[in-house]
Amino acid sequence: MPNDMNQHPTARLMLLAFRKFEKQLLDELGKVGFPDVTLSDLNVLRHLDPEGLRATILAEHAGLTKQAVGQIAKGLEKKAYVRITADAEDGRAKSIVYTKRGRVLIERAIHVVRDIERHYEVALGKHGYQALRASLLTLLASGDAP
Amino acid sequence: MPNDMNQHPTARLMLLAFRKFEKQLLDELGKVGFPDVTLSDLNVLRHLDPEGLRATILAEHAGLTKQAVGQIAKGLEKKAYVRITADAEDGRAKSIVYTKRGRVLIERAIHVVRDIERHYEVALGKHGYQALRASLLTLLASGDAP
DNA sequence: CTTTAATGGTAAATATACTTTACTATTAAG
DNA sequence: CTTAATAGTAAAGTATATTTACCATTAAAG
Repeated sequence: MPNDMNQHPTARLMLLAFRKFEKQLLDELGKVGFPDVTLSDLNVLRHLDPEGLRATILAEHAGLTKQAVGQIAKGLEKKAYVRITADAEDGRAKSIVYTKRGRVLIERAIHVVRDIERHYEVALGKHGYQALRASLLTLLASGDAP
Repeated sequence: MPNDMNQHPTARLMLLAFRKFEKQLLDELGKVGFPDVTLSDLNVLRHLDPEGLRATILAEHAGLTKQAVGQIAKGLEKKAYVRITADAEDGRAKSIVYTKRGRVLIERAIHVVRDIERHYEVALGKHGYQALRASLLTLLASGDAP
């Protein structure tokens, strides 16, 4: 609907595109039986592996503090997407493992993300889509110093 | 530092690039005397014009609810970037006008954003940069239906 | 005119997604 | 064994909004 999009700073376009993606993903997951999941949940879940991961490792992978991961993991446990168990090898550590429901969610989410990205490819062309990813990666890698 | 960036979904790359931009912009504004401004502040401020704008209009332009704009405007008033005055033509309405300090901030911010975007151009090439913007606009305009 | 509906705005509570500060428990290193 | 590092927790705070509910004023309908 807004036709004045082109006057937005590039960074805001990125934010808006991200939010659109977020909405599409969560809407779609809501429709297939996962109405209670958030994007942060997914951003943590997608780093889990079948053997279970420690919160600290998870925090590094997800780019969050361990406290944030602790909170999200607690929420995921309440929603029955993960189990939090004591680590066998380290009495301080805990292992976060997905439940069956959690595994199904991850698979679904990956699928939906892939679908959305395929739509990106259709909209931009395969080459255009790869160029978009490459450009974003370049900007993320480029030095911060002004 | 992270070398596994390429495994992130495209939308997350957008979010990360946005956050990097946000940090650069706010850091730079902090250095030149505006340490108390937030990105939301700027997103509201940049829509103001010299004659003043009503909150509802501002909300539409900024893509926010009028309540959100009300809160942000109140904050901007406290920081002396805007004045909020009763509208002469409509007893319900209020007009939001920038102060001198507000005008200076806007100019500075626009300048810094332009600088950052010039760095984008350097990193991606002029053509690559335009392609990035065009791609984002295409994704934002494309239909939501799955 | 006057009743009603729409509009401009405010208030308060809630939500999300974190961070900061401060702490405990456990393990590892000396 | 004592100290330092590491894994995690707890509580509060920050930022950025939204939802729900409301009031005041203006515009429209009769």
